[in-house]
Amino acid sequence: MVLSDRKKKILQIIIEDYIATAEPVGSRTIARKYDLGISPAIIRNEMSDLELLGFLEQPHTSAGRIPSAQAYRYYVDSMIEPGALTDNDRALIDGWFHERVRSIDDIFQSTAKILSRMTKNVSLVMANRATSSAFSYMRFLPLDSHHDILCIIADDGHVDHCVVEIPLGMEQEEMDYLATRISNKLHGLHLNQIGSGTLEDLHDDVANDKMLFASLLRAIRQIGLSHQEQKMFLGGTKQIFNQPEFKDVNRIKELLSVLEEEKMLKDMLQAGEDSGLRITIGGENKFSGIQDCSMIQATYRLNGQVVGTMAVLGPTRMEYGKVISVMDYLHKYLTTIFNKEQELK
Amino acid sequence: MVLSDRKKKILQIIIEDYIATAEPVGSRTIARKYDLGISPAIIRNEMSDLELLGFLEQPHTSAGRIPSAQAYRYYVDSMIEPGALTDNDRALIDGWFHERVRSIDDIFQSTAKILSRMTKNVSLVMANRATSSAFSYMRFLPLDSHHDILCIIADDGHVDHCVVEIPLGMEQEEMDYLATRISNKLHGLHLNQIGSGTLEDLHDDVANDKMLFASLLRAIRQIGLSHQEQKMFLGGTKQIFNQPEFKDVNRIKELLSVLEEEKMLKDMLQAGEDSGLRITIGGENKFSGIQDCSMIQATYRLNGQVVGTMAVLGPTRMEYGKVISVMDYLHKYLTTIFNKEQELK
DNA sequence: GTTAGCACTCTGTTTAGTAGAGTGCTAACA
DNA sequence: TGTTAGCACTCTACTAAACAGAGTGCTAAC
Repeated sequence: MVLSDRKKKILQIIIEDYIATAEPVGSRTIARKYDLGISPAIIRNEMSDLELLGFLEQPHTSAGRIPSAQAYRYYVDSMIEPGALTDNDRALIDGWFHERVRSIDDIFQSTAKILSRMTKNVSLVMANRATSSAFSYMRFLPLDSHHDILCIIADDGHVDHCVVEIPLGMEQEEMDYLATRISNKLHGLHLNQIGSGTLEDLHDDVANDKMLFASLLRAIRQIGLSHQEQKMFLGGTKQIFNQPEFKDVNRIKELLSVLEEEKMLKDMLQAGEDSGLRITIGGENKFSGIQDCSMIQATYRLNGQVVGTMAVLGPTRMEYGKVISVMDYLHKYLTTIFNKEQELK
Repeated sequence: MVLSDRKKKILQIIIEDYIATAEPVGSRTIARKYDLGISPAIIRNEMSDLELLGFLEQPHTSAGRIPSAQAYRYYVDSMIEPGALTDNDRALIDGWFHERVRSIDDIFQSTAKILSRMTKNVSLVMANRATSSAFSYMRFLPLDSHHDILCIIADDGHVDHCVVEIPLGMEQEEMDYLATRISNKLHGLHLNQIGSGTLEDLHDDVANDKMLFASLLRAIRQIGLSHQEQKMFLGGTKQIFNQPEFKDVNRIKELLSVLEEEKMLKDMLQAGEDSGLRITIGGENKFSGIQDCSMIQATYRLNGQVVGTMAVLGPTRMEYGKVISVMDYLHKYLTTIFNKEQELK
């Protein structure tokens, strides 16, 4: 669709004014606030055209106009310029990132926190563990006379552990030997590849004790499962209280219900993993409950593999430019961190 | 304070009706709903007396009356009977508890969830790790050519781990030897007893490598710290949306702000650890922001040591009886679990 | 001590009226 | 043909008045 420069300018003003104020924008307001050199009347005419073209909507006859989903789409596709972060913002992010980063999970958690704080919206960060870590080896650590701790070490430094019962009469040396044999079998397998099939093979090795075998099977499978599941980090669910769109308690309840459906969130984020940056506006979103929301999502990869996905979810009236530049900055940050992690090996 | 039986009865009806409906209770309503065999007029007189005595309050002249904080206090002190849970409730709790319990943290998390679901209020569960676990031993597990994973095993089966850098030229055997020596030094110490003082002693043993020493020191101290801190589990922050007291967004915001102050929550719960069951009503609470809320708190111990604390936080209009019986049931449940844990050793 | 009756008070809701903001249309102007 | 000024019209948000409903307190009678 081709719009005259003047229409484009007016549309942009309306969108940005509405994003900033959350109030419908009227022709006189535009003429007063922005020096376009044209009268309110002509702005009215242009606005009327833009409404016919589907870019604007009127809440009621005598309110100003608000951008339609189509307008936001046009805005992000052909008007927005990435725009760098201010030094202040960048300093804030750097500060928050260095606050406390001990494990990989901490990194994701920090990312979620920063994302929500910077954008004043809900943030979602999904860590795709399955593809990022492989089984390295396992080890039994003695706990007490009847129990060992089974530690499973992944090649990315992730450690999982659980308590297992030692079969009666079994010596610690035998347990260690067992760990070595199982480790050899599973070494290098991605954790989500460890299914019941892989474990059946082990049966012969451990056949001398059915009970131990059963509990090991359960433990390894459970750990495998917990790695298959992507892990989800949420941030800023409190931020939305400040958005005028959510001044109604019921709307908040609705959104929070959606955010509790972890399964759905994962599907949602996974659906957008192909493209680097995905912006879903209003009704474009297939999932009910957030169809008057927009989502901006970015995927980060390492060697072509999807490592994780981050997203910002908020009202369609969202600071698209700001969100994108924050994500961009975080993206670079994370890529650096993950690359460094890998170089260390 | 001595009240006539009739006054007592009327007060109880008002409290329980208000708890159930959240609406001020009027004399006619009482006469209609409850068959007391007396007319509204006499109920009015009694209510007038009760107001003078400080048990009732009038939101305005022509509304009914609502219980004062003093009334709730009287109610929980001398009217309430513990009351057993319904079979249905008990079955629900049992079911939720068996859903997924893998680690100690899971138990606390489940407790929080159950508590909030059963009481429709916010629940807080504080796990007092410091007193419940002692250092057992540590071990280095190889990760890659430059890094080991330091595992610290506590006697209750808790495992902490972090990545440490291997000093240039140091062999794995030396690392193992080091682990043994440090383990011997720290064995049996409660994790919160491991301060910088304890670690200074180690210096001689590890003096041959300053860098490793520094990073070990940091790791152990950090793990010690994370154990010193009690861990807090929250449940049901979404439940409060259904309480009429929180139909105002600002009140929700206020409460959520309080719940974010983890430090304050810990102080709050710790303050009530002495008594077995503590009920704090309205203004009795010292902490601002929740002075129109009530809190019911129970502490569970093992061999005299405080293992944890659970609490329900909600509007003063709270189902005190129900909350207490749920807590009672959970208390027994947890005691059984913890005792079994200990027997195993 | 208990009850019925009644005037009084306060809230929440409905109704009417008004100011404010914005639009759409028309006619005039460059 | 594009632009502007003027004006009638529409819709909302706010305010004030009116009114029904619920509850109380008081008095007088049982």
